[in-house]
Amino acid sequence: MTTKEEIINIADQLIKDKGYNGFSFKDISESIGIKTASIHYHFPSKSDLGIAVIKAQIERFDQQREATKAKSPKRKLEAFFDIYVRIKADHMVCLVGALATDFNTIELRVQEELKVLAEGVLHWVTEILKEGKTQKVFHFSVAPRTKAIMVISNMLAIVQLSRLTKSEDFELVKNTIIKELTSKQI
Amino acid sequence: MTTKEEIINIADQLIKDKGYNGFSFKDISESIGIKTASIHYHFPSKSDLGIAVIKAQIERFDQQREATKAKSPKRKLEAFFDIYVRIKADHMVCLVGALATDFNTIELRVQEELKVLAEGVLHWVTEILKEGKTQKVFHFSVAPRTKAIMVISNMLAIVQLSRLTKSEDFELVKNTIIKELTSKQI
DNA sequence: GTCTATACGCTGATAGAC
DNA sequence: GTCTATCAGCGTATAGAC
Repeated sequence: MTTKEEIINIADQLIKDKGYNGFSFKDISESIGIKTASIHYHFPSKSDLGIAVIKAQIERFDQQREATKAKSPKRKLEAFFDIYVRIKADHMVCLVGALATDFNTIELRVQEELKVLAEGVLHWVTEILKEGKTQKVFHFSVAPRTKAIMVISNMLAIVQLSRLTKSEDFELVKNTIIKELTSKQI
Repeated sequence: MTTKEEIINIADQLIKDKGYNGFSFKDISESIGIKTASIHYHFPSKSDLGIAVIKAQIERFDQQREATKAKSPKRKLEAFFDIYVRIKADHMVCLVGALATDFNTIELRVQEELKVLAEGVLHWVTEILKEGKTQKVFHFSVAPRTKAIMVISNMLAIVQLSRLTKSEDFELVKNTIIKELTSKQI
């Protein structure tokens, strides 16, 4: 792994742990043993780093989507959920949620990249649900895009909310979504 | 309104707009025309102010709960949703969500107060859903507390997510929750 | 690429006058 | 209660040596 990639990875972890305005170059510096000035060689500004983190996340989503291409809708949805399972295991929140709360403090170009990420996730989940409905393994009466927003919302929020209630609430919500999606008859 | 209350109100708005680590005493200073040193007279530290903001929110929830005591479950749920409607109208996020993403950067005593707020909201919505189920106006198959978490999660997240997708997605989610809760038959 | 040195505004916070 | 003055530390960022 190059230093550049290492910086992106640590920044990604830090944002998900403490929020965009809660982490600093010093945190990265201490974490990977490099001076803060050196970070600026790879990323001129914090916004540049933020954009790189978001782009890396978009890439990871694309990889997951590609890797599960031939699998069943249920498996695809599980792949999406697994991303949140890993986040929850580290007591973190997802990148979209973390940056959405700090949205009004980030530069326009970071905001725009974040929107690209959000649209990408929404499109992916919408396609999964659409396919599942066609194959009659998922059952829901609203539009696929609407249902996708509901599912993403639940996952995005439960990693945040279960920091305050119980960790087990994460599994509870995850299982309830799957249950309602696969066993509902309207 | 006293200066103390004024500070709490502005801080509340700022947290919901820019996040806990995204606002400063200077922001408050400029907003209400008082020097930053004067804020420290009312609140020795930022944590003290944070706790006061959370406590004020708890009080507002209690007032809403009390004010809608005799109304129907549907009206009670609408009262809960209205809080989010007002937040969305200002392009903000809710206090719980904003502070949950910054959770690992706030002092223990602020974390504890935040947990009290979250438990309070969860208890309120759980009671509303329970009552609605007994009266057969709400229909759901999972435990009331679980359904409450799902509803709160959806609202908490959609104010965040709709900053990135479309503002209309807020209404979409709100209406879908009501629809699924009132028309579902399992 | 990474370092040292440095700039400089902002941050939360305190002391003491009014 | 609010002010002025002041603080030390942190924030991102730059210049230039190695």
